[in-house]
This record gives sequence, C-alpha cells and structure tokens, in this order.
Amino acid sequence: MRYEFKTIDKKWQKRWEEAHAFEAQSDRSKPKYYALVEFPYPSGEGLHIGHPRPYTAMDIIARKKRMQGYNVLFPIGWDAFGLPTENYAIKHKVHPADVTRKNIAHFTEQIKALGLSFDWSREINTSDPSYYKWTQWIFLQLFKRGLAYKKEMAVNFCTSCKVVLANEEVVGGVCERCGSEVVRKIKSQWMLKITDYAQRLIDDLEGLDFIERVKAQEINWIGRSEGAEVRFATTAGDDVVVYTTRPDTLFGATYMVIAPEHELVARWKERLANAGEVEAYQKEAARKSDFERTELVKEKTGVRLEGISAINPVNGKEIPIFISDYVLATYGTGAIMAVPAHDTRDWEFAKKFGLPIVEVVAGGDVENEAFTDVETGKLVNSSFLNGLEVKEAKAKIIEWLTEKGLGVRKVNYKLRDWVFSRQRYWGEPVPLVYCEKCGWVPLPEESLPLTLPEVEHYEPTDTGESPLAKNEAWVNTTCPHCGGPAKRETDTMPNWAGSSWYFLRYCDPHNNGALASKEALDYWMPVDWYNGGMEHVTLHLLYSRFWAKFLYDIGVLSCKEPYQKRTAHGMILGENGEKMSKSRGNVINPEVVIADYGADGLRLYEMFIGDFEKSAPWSQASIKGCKRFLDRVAGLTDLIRGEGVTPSLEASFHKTIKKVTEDIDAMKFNTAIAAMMALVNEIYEAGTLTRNEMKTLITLLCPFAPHLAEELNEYLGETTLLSLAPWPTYDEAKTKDERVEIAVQIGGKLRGTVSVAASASREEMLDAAKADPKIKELLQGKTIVKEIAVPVKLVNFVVR
RNA sequence: GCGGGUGUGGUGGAAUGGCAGACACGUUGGUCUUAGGAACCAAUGGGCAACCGUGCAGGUUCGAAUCCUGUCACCCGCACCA
Repeated sequence: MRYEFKTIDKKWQKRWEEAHAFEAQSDRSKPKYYALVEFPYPSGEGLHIGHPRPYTAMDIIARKKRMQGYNVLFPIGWDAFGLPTENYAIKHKVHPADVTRKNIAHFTEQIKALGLSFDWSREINTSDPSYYKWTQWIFLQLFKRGLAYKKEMAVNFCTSCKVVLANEEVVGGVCERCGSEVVRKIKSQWMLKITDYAQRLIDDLEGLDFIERVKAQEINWIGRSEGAEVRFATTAGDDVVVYTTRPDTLFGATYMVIAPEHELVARWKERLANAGEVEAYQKEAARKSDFERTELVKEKTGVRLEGISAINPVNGKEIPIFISDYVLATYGTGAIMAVPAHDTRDWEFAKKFGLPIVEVVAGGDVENEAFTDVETGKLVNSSFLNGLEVKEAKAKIIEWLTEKGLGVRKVNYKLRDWVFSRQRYWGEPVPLVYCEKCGWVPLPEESLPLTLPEVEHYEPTDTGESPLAKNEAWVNTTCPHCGGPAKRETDTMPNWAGSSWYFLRYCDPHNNGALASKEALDYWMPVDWYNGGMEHVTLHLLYSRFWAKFLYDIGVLSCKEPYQKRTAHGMILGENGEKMSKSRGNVINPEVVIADYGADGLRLYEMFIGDFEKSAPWSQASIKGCKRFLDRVAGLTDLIRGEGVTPSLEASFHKTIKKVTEDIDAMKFNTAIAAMMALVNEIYEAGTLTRNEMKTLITLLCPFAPHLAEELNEYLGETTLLSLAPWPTYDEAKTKDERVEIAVQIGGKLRGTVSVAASASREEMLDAAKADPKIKELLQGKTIVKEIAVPVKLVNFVVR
C-alpha cells in the first residue's frame, strides 16, 4: 500500500471524532488512568513546534493504556487569561475575549491536526465564567480560613506591563514576560499564605514519582534551614532577635547587622549620633530594586548605628550594630549576628570596616578567609562549648539559650507568600467588597461568578491601578453584610489562579453545583502521570500542589498530592542548536512540517529526535528517516503471505513487543521506535510476513503513528478501530534466541566470537571457545589462570 | 557559592559492569531512471598494520562509557536566605 498521508490523516481524525473514541467512560468499575499535559496558553503565535513533543508523548502513553484496558482520561483545555492577550487587545482595540476565542479556534485546529487522542468533550477554558466561578469559590474558601490576606508591601512592579509581579515572575531582575526593568513599589496586595504549607510541600514529595531534578528544584526553592533565634539586649533598651543557622558560633559574634528597613531603626533615630547618614543609607536602599541590591555583590556597604550597641548574651560584651542591605528584611527576623570568622559575607564586611575576627571553630585560617566547614573542626574560645564538634555545640548552645530564655530553636524557609493581586483587566475578579464598617467582606457563594464587566479601555493606569477602577458603576456596590455602601476590589487574580486547579475540573467539567463532584474526584484523582516543562516547577507546580493540599484540608479532595508522577520534557531547539525564536530566524512551523511529512511523520520524528528529557536540535534532514520508515511500513503489505508465524521472525516479534511496551512506560520513545525500525528491516530481509504479524506490528505502531496504523488495519479488512484494539502481549520464553553468539576474550580483550546454544553450560561455552581455531592458536603455550563464563554473553580466559 | 545535570563517530543518539557506536541522518560507490532533493543495494569510528578509541588523570575488577577518587569544560535552576 502507498502511504498517502494527506487523505489518511483527515479521514481517521474524522472517524475518531464521530466514534467518540477517546472520551473517558463513565464506567467507574474499570481501572482508571489519568494522563495530563500542561494546558496551553492560546497565544496569537499559534502552536509552536515544541508543543507536539509533550503532547505526543502523553498521547502515546494514553493510547497504550487505553489499549491495555484502562479507562483513560486524557483532557485538554485553555489557560486563557493572561497578559499577552490583554496587550494585544489594547493595541488593536478589540475585546480580550474575542482575541481569546479566535486564538483558541486556531489552536484547536492545529492540535486536532496532530491526531492526539484528547477527550474534547471535557474541554475547559479558565476565562469562561462557568469555570472561574470555581476559581473565585476557592479563593473565598482561602479567605474565610485566613489564608488570603491584604498587606502593604514592597512589590516587584514591571515598568512596561505596569503590573505587580510575583517573585517567581522576576527573572534576573527583569520581567519574565516582557524583559523590562522591575522596580520596587509599596502597594496593598492580596497575599496567599503558601508559607503555611512549606513543610508539607517538602515532606509530601517523598513517595511521589517525580523526577529528581523536579524534586530538588522544589526543595531548593522552598529553602528550608534549621537554626535558632537569639535575643540580644541593646544599650537602647529594646531587644533585637536575630536568626542564625550557626548558634554554635555565638561566642564569635563581634557585631550585629540589621536590615535598613528594620522597624527599630526608625524607633532609635533620635538616639543616633549619625541619624542623617543612616537615613541617607535607608533611602538609597529603598530606591534600589532587588536586582540592583544583589548585583552589587562585589562590595559590601553599610552604616554603623552610632550611640547604640548590642550585648552578646553569652559573654556580655558590647558589640556595634550596623545597617546594611546585605541583610534582607524579608527573611528570618531581618537581623543577624555577624560571625566574621565563620561566614564569608560577615568576613568581607568585617575586613572592610575593620571589625574584630574571633575564631571559635579551629581548623581554618580566619585571618585570610572565613572558615565555614561544619564537618571538621572543634570549638575554641567558647567557654563551655570548647572542644565540642560543631554539631554537638549547636545542640548544647540551643539547650543553654532555651533554659535562660534567650533563644529558641527555629526553622526558616526562603519561600514567601504568594502575591495574588494583579492590576489588570483580563483575569478573574476578586469576589470581595470593601465596606467602611465591615472591612473586607466576601460575596455570597451563591452570587458567583462575579463576572468581568465591560470597560472602555483595558490600559492599566500609570498609578498602577487596575482598569476596572475606572468603571464606577461596577466598583460602587453594597455590602453583603450590612447593606451599606461598599466598593469592589478592582485587582484581578494572577494567571496562575486558573491553572492551579484545572486538572480537577477535567474530572467533572460541566458540574454547576461544585468544582467537581466528590465521586468524580475520588475516582480520577490523583493524576497518574503529569508531564510538563521545567519552567513551571517553582510556579505552577508549587502553587497547584498548595491549592490541592488546601482542598484536601477542607474535604474537597481525598488525596494529599494532586500528581502521582511528574516528568519533564526537553526543549526542541533550532537547527543551529539555539533556542527557537523569531529574532533568530530559526523557527519551524508545525503546519508546514505536517504538510510535507504528515501528522505521523511529525509525531514520529518528535519522539525519535532524542532522549525525551533532554533538549534536542531540530533537523530537517533527519525527519526524512521517519517518513521513510512509515513508507516502508506501508510497503510491507506487498509481503503479506497467509496467517500464523514466520519462524525466522518469531523471536524478533516477541522481543519487539516487549521492548516497545517497556520503553513507552519508561518514556524511551526513541529506542522504542528504533526497535520497530529494526523489526521492519528484518522483515524486509526475510521477504515475507503473515497477516497477523502485520497486525501485531501496526498495533505496536498505533500509539506513535495512529493514522497510518488505522489505515493499514482497514487494509487488512478490519472494521473496528485499531486505536481501541487490545495491546499485543509477548511470551517471555519466546523473546530468547535458541543459539547465541558469545564473545571470547583473552585477558579481557575481544579475540573472537563463537556460536553456542543459549542454554549452554559453563563447560560447553568454554569448550566451544577453546575449539575455535583462532582462539586455540592464541592460547597456544599460555597457561590459563582463570576461566570466566557469563551465560549468553561471553567467556574470558585469564592467561599468564 | 549552593542544588541538579551533561560530556560517546561528520550529526542526532544507543549501550547502566560483559562484543562501544543499536536505530537514524549525512557521506561515498553502485542499480534503475528523460530526470531526481525518489526508491533500492553495498560501504561507512580512527589507523596500511600491530593496534587505538566514550572530556582528562588515576583506581577497583578477569572485564569499566557504566563503579570509586581527583580534575576540566559546558548547560539549567537558585543566589548577600545569615
């Protein structure tokens, strides 16, 4: 048969749709399998060549599970709120909803052209009021339980998008989306207390099947550290609490540093001999963005608070207090005890300001550099801690501090609360009103959704207020609590809100009475396998795990973790090995590839391109090999003779079924395809195969190249969909060859091969090797010291 | 600095203690063709050879791309987090 992909692709896509072939079934007695891909943001750019890689991979997994008898949920939807759409709407003066609708239509067409087995009956859209009703509902539950709160704070403000960004959205000091400068601004923001879940977000990773780098990156981001808070008295009367991970070095604390924003600085102003200098430094620090502050890593700056000292609680010594921007107000207590002998930063600062460096852990040369090793070295100059190892000293000093009421063991996290407000139009409205009498009041749940009102302009204001603030008719409302006048919150939710729970909606997408029914959630959740990009590990993955845990706490979900397994795909790079981008001119358009090689050609190549988890450069030349393979599979129809088993191919078939089955589960798609290619090569060498062998081959191929597989299935006279046929099984015993070539080594070096029965004993293998004329000659006159025989693999003679 | 990862032919990549380079691309030669950016056949790590080859240097082992020690280079994430 000739492979005419242009007609075949469309024909089968239509058949699958008409048959509702890939819709998840309501029969909950069957074992379920929930395969999930990250739903796309429907940008105006259309589908990128990178999208089909994870989609096809999970499609292969979903298709195989379906063929293995599972009730499979493999859904798709749209992460439709977002800045690019809003920016486009502003520029072209169209409603963001219209832009979104158009983009989704384009994406849908492109995705359908790939022949992915998505269940389109469960399609969702985060900007649909029937969806964001439940995003708002979840927010209200968070609010009611004190996990959403409003806070005046310094935030990251993008000068171009005119919007507040979460810490996670600031990359290298610039806006993650547009690359513009980010500055600090004081704003009142809605915050979500993700920090309450920090420990659980670490602990519950255990037992999950997440790839190592995802786990490591999440743990690293949460940034747990163990130490102690220690209270220092001051000559000003107020105490200062510092956080340290090295309480063992307390005797070496020769000065103290507090953050420029620390509240005590303002309180002490009148007592300072150099108040002017201190104030100037505070102003300078406040002006700088986070990026500028961290960029000036080379040189430490700071100002001493003249006239006030702290008192080291262990030895009563007075030590100077500085303010410096190397201490962050937002971490720990915003104050540190400085131990220059054993902390690199403190050491640099001490050298610059001529402060004393007192060694308290022996083992380094503290005049030349800080000695930070905690494994070796014993405590010195530390009274009752002398002679102890660091670990012992830590325990002992904490015990001592606790007894005296001077300190306490303390755990800190780098993770900060989630800034949940955006001063933008195209997002979920926050369902709260502000009443002068009652404060922030939630809207009644039955009034949800609070829909986005029409506005004339979508531009954010220069003051950083949301465009919604200009719509007075909408803003002014009544308080649901007291009935008095109230104003609506005009900030909207961030893009991450809708994507933090979308996988739950898929379980029951048309439910009007709940975000999903308990029965549906209990059956489908957790997601069995979720694949996505590494760029979402510290954002989407962490946020959605947090929401899932919250929903677990309030009884909506029955599982503590939403995803049982998480993998990540590598990027597809341009032919030159660089990231694909318009500006580099190395972008490949999936539509063009499909036009030239068919959907199956693209699918197969994206899976064959290399290790799924690693980036790989696109190659216009290599894709031809995949197309050639599909042509060769189609051409096999000429070789079909009868039914049954072709003896010379039997073992190869069993081996290939085994290999493909196992490789799909391990995401080793490239080697699975290689195995099928090798089998096809063998069949051509044999020059013949049976009808049922052909059927086995196309069944194996079906998850990878479903259109061609279905067409060949029809060619074989079948009338039912191959996509729903049972997955082939293999007989382990038949995957083994009867005779095998084994390697013969002398002194570990390959000297020849001999053919033996696979079941050959040690003696038989050794005898066969010795009987080989070449080996015989090489062993002539040598004394064999040792003989090694590994069944099916090799024999090795160690000689003298 | 901390955390994770990678290093193998001309190229993408196989092989996780047992015949390095599966499978594919490319290249070379050939067949068929009016033609070929088609198809098919053959060869293809290097070296005339003995031999040499998985970033580099050691080690363990009968045997190492694979395990251990050290080292270099590159990529990703975080980064003044006390």
